Formats: sequence, structure tokens, C-alpha cells
Amino acid sequence: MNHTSQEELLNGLSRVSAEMPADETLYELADLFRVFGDTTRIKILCALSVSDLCVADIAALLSMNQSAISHQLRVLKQARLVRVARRGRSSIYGLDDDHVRTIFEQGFRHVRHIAPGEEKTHA
Amino acid sequence: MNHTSQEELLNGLSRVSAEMPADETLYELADLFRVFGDTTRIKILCALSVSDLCVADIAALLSMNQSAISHQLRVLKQARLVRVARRGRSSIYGLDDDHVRTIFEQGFRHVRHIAPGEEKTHA
DNA sequence: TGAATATATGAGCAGATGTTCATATATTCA
DNA sequence: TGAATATATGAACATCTGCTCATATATTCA
Repeated sequence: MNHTSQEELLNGLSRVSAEMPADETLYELADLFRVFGDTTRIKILCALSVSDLCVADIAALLSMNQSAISHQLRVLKQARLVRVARRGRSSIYGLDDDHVRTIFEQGFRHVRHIAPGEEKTHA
Repeated sequence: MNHTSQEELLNGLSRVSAEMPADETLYELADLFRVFGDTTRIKILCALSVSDLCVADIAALLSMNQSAISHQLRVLKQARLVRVARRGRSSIYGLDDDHVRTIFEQGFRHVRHIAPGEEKTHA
């Protein structure tokens, strides 16, 4: 490895380094995706994309402990992925905004090997 | 809770249940997002979105152990998020397809509170 | 108010995950 | 071929995560 190529390397890395978003942004990004990275939470989000639901309904739907669902809903709420509205003694949860659907959609496309721009196929 | 509302509830849950994708799809989806859910991997993907890089360069860029980077690249490769091309004794890694950029983009939008359709603002 | 119902929360535990260290496996070049 | 270089991989360890159990906190209604 001669001097010139090492200089080029350093310049190249500096350029990459300069184009990287701030570390804090990258942490936030990883935090967001980490929330999507669990089957239980994915199922909850998927269910809520069909209909708003109370905690007990979600638990019944996933055949899971009420406590487990409640804990996960808290994680989802902290990530601003779901919102909650109290109605009587129930808490009705729903998706917080459309980012969730869009992020989902891209995930599906990757899993199903569909190019980002390409037409959506069903099932 | 009377009989009618309980019946409605069951019907509602059945409907939600029917609209949910297959469990296996949801597992794959969670697996995909789990890969995005780590700061080191996010940084690697971010760097590769700027330029293809060899292992040593990525390690230098992130001030991290070569072994740690190599382990993470394997995870990224298994998820089909990066591809590798051997050039001499180096392995040059790059993003595998455009899903990565698109998923990133949506993540950024969420973190920065930009609506999915809305115009992109810089930095 | 008090019983019943719905949800939230804290502690504890088992399993998963990311890093490091040591070392194995290419690949180049003298 | 053998030394040097670049990457890959296995084992070990500390940390993180998600679930369960027990229990606390609303909220409704008789």
C-alpha cells in the first residue's frame, strides 16, 4: 500500500464520515427499528392496522398473557407507534400515524423480494 | 356485557384475525426489522449507502474491532441487506438493493416527525 | 361504598444478543 | 513456498430483552 492510495483511502473515509447523519439520529433510528424487531409487537401493530382494539382483545387475538401485551403496548407507545384512548375501563389502542403502515409496506416488499417502485402483488 | 355485544366482539376479532398475514410472514418481518435494530448495523448500512467499503475501512470508520464488524456483516448478508464482492484479499461490501434506502428513509421520516407523503426537509 | 372488571407495573428469571479474544482461512507477493 | 495481510469464525462472557407472577391502580355499577 503506497502513500497515494492511503491518502485516497483517508479522503474517501472522510467523505463517507462527513455524509453520515449525527450519531444521535442513528441511535434514534436503531431504537425505532428495534421496536419493530419483535414478533409480538409486529403482531400487535399488524392487528391495530386492521382495527383499533382494547388490551384484552389483543391478548385474546394473540393467545397471550394480558400483562405481556400491556408491557409491549407501553414500548410501542413510547416509540410513538400507537396511541391510546381510555373508554370506560378499557384502553383502546390504535396506530399513531401512517409511518407504521409505510414502514411495514417496505418491510413486506423486502421479504417478498419486490423492488421498491414495483407494483404490489397480493397475499 | 350482553350477548349481542359479545357476538359482535367475536366477529370483530375474527375479522381482524382473518386479515392478518400468515405467522411466518410476520416472523420474517420481525427478523428483518431486528437486523435494523442495532446501532452498529445501522451505522454500517448508513456508511454503505454512501460508498462500498471493505471490512477494515468500516472498522476504522466506526472505531470498532474488525471481528465485531465481520460478525455484523454476516448478519446483514444473511438478511440480504448487503452483498459482498471479493477483490484481492479484501471483501468489498455494498448495499444489496434499494429496499434498504427506502426503509431507512421511512425510519428517518418517523424520527423527524415528517408525514409519509410530505416533502423531505434536509439535515 | 364495595365488588367486579380492565389495565398497568415491578421484580425476577431464562433465553437472546453483541463484543472480545484467539485462531483459522484465504490471498498476494517477494 | 513462506511471510504478510485481510477477513471469517468459534467460544466465552456480560448485557439486554421479553415473559410470567403477583399486585397496584383505575373505572363501573349495584
